Amino acid sequence: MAGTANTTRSAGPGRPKDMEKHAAILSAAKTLFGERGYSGTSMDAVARNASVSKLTVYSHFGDKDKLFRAAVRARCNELFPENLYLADEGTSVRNALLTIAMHHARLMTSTKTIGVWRAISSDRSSHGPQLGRLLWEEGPQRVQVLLSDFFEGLTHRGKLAIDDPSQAATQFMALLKGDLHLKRMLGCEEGDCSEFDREVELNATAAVDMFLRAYQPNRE
Amino acid sequence: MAGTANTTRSAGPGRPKDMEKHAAILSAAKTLFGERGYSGTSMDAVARNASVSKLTVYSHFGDKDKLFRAAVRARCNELFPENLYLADEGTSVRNALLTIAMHHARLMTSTKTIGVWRAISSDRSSHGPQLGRLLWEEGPQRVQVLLSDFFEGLTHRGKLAIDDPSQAATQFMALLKGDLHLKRMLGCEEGDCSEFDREVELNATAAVDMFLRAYQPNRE
DNA sequence: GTCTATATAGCGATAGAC
DNA sequence: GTCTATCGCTATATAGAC
Repeated sequence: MAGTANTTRSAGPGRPKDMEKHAAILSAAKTLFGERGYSGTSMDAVARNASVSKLTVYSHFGDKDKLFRAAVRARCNELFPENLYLADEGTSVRNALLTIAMHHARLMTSTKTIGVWRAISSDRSSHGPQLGRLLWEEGPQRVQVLLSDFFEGLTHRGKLAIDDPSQAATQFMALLKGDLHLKRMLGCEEGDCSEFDREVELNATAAVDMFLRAYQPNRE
Repeated sequence: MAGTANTTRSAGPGRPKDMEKHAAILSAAKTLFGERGYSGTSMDAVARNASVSKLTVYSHFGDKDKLFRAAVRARCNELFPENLYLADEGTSVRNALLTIAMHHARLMTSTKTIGVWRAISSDRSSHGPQLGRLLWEEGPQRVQVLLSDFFEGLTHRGKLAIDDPSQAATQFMALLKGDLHLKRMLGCEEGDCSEFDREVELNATAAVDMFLRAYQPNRE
């Protein structure tokens, strides 16, 4: 596999052959940085994993820090595609919350997402706190705002009784994470075993139930 | 400071002089590993930060991995001292929960705790997943069990209405973390500014309120 | 037991050949 | 544009002096 370097040189003036290797390097960088962190990932390992030479990596991305940021940005654009379709008028509140919960629970505990958090939280001496803040604002912050607006709308329509929608959104996401997020961050659970997936779904259901018990309007 | 190496050789047969330097090395290791991770921390940096030579570090701890594990274990024994005194009969449930909430919210978002999680979650190629599992079982797992028993007792006494105490304990801890834990892990908030402490307390109060709205017995 | 000086290996980044 | 071979630097770990 990946042995015969079939370079399809098809009518390219300047550099029409980069894309394959560019994608291969980026894919290897996303995987390795997510698994081993910044300091734990060497440029040789990236090049070897992408089946290209090390200078090709430096040719496409000028620096290790540039490669790291490119890999992080690529993972973010890949992971947060705004797939959350809120405010479905036809279904019940509980079903709407369950849909969102399942989606985000799986997203937050996925190997790729955990890899991004792990890469950013590890040794921040290299790239500074700017990247962490950027990642926070691009990822959970946006989801939190969307959820907050969703809850505010439901409250105005009498479906929920929430005083502070922003705070409730944070609580909802925290309940979805539960202990599964930290367990994955620490590496207690390996791979994508079906047992863990089942645990994620059960936790998401319990989160919705508890959230509704606290914020459904038919009390007080 | 720490310039005059006052070696108090007082009636020691084998090695009565280690303790000071042992503690200094361990302290430096705890700080540096927590700040810069495993790969980001060099043995030279540890030795220099402890004001000892590098060979002294290797003499006390045989290996970098041994030093890392020793530092992690020391931090755990320092951070989880079983200071949570549950089941106070005299006070109200809300006050009891608030006491626990404040204590654990501050503990979970402290610089030292975050440093341990960060060190373990970063590049786990070196020390494998065993350390992460051990840390999980020694830390949050024990707290979760204690909280679960606490909630079960309150339910039997009619103070709370909880079907699954273990799940409720996980939810309570998740609410306490909120988004502050991840924000600290990513490095968005620096140092121990009072503004962040205020935010931690507000979040803990909100967590207790929401928890009580979901699990107080006077409904249904 | 502790320090200065050093061996060995790996990393990031580059020069020259094709 | 890409690869092989290499420089400069740093890191882990160790040998010998006090």
